[in-house]
Amino acid sequence: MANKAQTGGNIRNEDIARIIEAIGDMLDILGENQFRVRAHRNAAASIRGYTRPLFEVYDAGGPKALTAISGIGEHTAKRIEQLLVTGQLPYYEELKAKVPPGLIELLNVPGLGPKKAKKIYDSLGIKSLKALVEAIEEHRLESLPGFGRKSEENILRGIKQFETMHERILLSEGYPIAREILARLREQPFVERADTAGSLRRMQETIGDIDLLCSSDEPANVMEFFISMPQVAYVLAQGETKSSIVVTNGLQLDLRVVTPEQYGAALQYFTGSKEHNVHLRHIAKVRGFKINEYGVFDVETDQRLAGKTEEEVYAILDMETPPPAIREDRGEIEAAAERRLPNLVELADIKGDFHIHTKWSDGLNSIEEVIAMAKTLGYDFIVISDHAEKLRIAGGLSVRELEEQLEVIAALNEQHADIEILCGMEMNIDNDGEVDFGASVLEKLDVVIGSIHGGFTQPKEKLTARLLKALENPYINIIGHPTGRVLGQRPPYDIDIQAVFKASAETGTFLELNSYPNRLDLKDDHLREAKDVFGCMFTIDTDAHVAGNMTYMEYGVATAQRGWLTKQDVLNTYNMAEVKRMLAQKRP
DNA sequence: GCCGTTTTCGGCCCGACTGTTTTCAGTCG
Repeated sequence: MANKAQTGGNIRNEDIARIIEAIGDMLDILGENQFRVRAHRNAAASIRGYTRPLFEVYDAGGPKALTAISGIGEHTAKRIEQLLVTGQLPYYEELKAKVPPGLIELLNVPGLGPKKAKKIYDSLGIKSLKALVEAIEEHRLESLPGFGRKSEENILRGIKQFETMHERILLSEGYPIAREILARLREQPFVERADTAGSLRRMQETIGDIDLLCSSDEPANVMEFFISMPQVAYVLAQGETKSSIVVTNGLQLDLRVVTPEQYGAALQYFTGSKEHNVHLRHIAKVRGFKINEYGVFDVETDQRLAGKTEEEVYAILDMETPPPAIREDRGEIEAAAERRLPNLVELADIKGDFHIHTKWSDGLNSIEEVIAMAKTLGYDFIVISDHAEKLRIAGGLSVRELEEQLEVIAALNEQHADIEILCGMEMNIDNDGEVDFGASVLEKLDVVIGSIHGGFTQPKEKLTARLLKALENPYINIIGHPTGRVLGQRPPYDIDIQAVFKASAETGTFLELNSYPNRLDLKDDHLREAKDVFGCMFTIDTDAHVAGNMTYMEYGVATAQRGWLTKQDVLNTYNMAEVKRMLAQKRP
C-alpha cells in the first residue's frame, strides 16, 4: 500500500519537472552518460505536459501508477515518491553539492554547453556570468585547451544575447518580423518557396527564435541575401545551406535552404516539435525507414521514398498529417495513425467576437469604428462589452449610461442590416464574488462576462470561491480571462482551476480564451483539460481596447488549435440564432 | 534512465556549423 502524498498538495507538476530537469543538467555537466541525461530531460518534459497533478496519480496508484506516464520509469517514480511524501530529495541535494547552481546558469549562454562550462569551472573556478565576463576581459579563457580568442569573442557575444533576449518574446512580437522577412525572401527570383517553421509555425504563445525555411536551386544566393538584409545586427553562423543572424532587437533568426524535392521533409523536420520528431523517427526506424530533413529513406537500400511534401512524409508512415499547432507529441501521432485527428477550429469559422471595449469605458474607438472593423473581418455579429461602474479605473458605465448605450446600439442595429450588434458588459467580480449589477439590470443584456480585475493575492480558497460564486450567477455567460496571467508580468491567480472547469460545465457557463497576445488565457493545456475531462465550452474573444486589436483573434484561434478545440467547442462558430439559444439556456 | 513489432539487454534522431586541431569535439536545433 502506498504512502499518502503528505506534502503533495504543495508540490506542483512544474516544481517536480524543474527538479528532474535540474538533475539532468547537473548530470550533463558531470559528464554522465548522455542517454541518462536525456532520459531526465524527457521525463521533465513529459511531466510538464501532463495535466493531472502527479500527487493525485500517486495517491491513486503509488509509484507504479507514475511509471504509466511516458518517460517515467522505476527510478524517476521512486524519486517523485520521495518528493511527494517527504518534500525532500537527497539525491538532488547531493548533486547540488557537487555542481554549483551558478554553473547551470552558464548553460543558458548560447554557444556554451555542459562540456565548456565544466572546463571553465574546473580550471578557472568560474561559476557565474559576472565572473565569466571578467575572465574573458582578462583573456584568461584563450589559454585553455580547446578555447581560443574566437571562443572568447563568441561567448561574450552569447552573454550579451542572453542578457538582452533571455526571455522568450511573445508570438505577436515575432510574427510580424517573420512575415516581413518571408515576404522579402519570396520576392527573390532564386527562391522557390519560403515558410516559417519551428515554434512560430506551431504558434506557441512565446518564441525563442524564428526558424525559416526555403527551397531554391541556388542556395548560395539565398544565404548571401539573408545575411545582407538591412535588419541584420550580426551574423552568428553562415554556411552553404544554413545561416543564423541576430536582428537589431536581439532576436535570432535561422534560415535553412533545401532543394524543391526536399522541401516537405525539411518543413516537417524544422517545424518540430523536437518531441514530435523524436517519436516520429522512432516509428520510422521500427519500420526500417530513416527520416531526415532531406526525405524518408529505406535503411536497407538507401532508396528515397518521400519528401516533396509534408503529407508524403506522414503518408509513408500510414498517418494523416497533424496540423502544426498540435505537433507536441501529446497524442497527435497516435491520433494521426488511427485517422482520428480532430477537425480543429479555424479562423474562417469565426463569426463574431464577444469581448470588445469602446470609448464608452476604457476603449479608444467608437462603436461605429468597431462595427467597421468587424465588417472587414467578415463577422456576422459583435458584442459590445464595456466595463461597469465599479471598475472606476476603466471608466465603467453607470446604469444610466448603460441604458443610453442600449438605445445607441438599438439604433445602430437599425442602420446595419448586415451585422448584428449585441449589448453585453464585462462585470467585475469583486473580492466577495459579487458583480456590479443585479438581475434587474443584467436581464437587459444579451451577454454578460464576469472577470476578476483585482484582489489577486487572496488565498486560494477565497479566490476560487469568488469565481465559483460568479459561475453560479444565472446571468453570467462567460468567465473572462479565467486564470488572469499576463505573460512576462503576472503569474496566474492561485485558484483551483479544476473546480472552476467543473462548475463551468455544470452551470453552462462558457470559458473565455482571451486572444490578447500577452494573455492567451485559458492557455492551450487548460483548454484541452477543460474540454476532455470536464466537457466545457468556450468563447474566443479579443478583449479589444482598440478596433485594431480585433485582429488578435488569429492568436486566440491558434491557441484554441493548440488546445485541440474543434468548431463545435467554440461559441463564436455558431450562427446568431444558435448563439442566442445557447446563451439563453443559463438564464432563469 | 527509459523502453519493448530489436521485450529484460542494447539501443537511444540526425545533421550543420564552428573553432581548434590536422580528424574531431562541442553545440545547436
